Amino acid sequence: MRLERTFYERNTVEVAKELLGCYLVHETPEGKTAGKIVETEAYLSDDPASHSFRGKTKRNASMFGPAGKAYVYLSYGMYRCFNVVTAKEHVGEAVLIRALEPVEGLDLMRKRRGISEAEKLCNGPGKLVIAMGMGKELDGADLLTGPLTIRARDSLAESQASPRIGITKAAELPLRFTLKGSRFVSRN
DNA sequence: AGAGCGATGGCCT
DNA sequence: GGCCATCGCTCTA
Repeated sequence: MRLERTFYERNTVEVAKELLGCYLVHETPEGKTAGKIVETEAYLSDDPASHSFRGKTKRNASMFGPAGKAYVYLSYGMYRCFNVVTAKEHVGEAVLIRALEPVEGLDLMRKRRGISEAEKLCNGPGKLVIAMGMGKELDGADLLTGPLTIRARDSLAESQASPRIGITKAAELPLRFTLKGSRFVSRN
């Protein structure tokens, strides 16, 4: 089952925790890939580390749109990162998807990534975007109706909170969530 | 295992 | 001009 709008349209930290164990699925002409979400980070509207902190711009416009859409941005000039937009429209909050456990389409992921080891296919936000074949055209895409979607988890997942990675502002806040014990997270 | 660093482009001051 | 919500290579141990 696809997650519904009401799932995303809630408190962003809750959504970040509950996305653990859910499945990110992308259907492309090349084939289908899917992975279990094992690592997320919450970015809030009053959060100096969030792209939305200084208000709406051309780049971050999707963050202010309706919940359940994608926010895809260019990072360090060469990688893209994928976020799920949360909270009410006009509130700039989102959840960064940082790592997946590959579940389906492993060979297609290997081809796209140029490596074979399953643990390294999707263990970082830039990596999983490449493995899943996601491009900038997905910025603003609706996860309820498009080729990119998230399916509900089949069982409750035990999460663990820790500080977010690769940021300098508000770096101490425990807004990173990992699936406890997973070998597919970006780091421990 | 861990530190250092270059690639590369959009956005902000 | 400087700063990044990154990655993978290289060097040192």
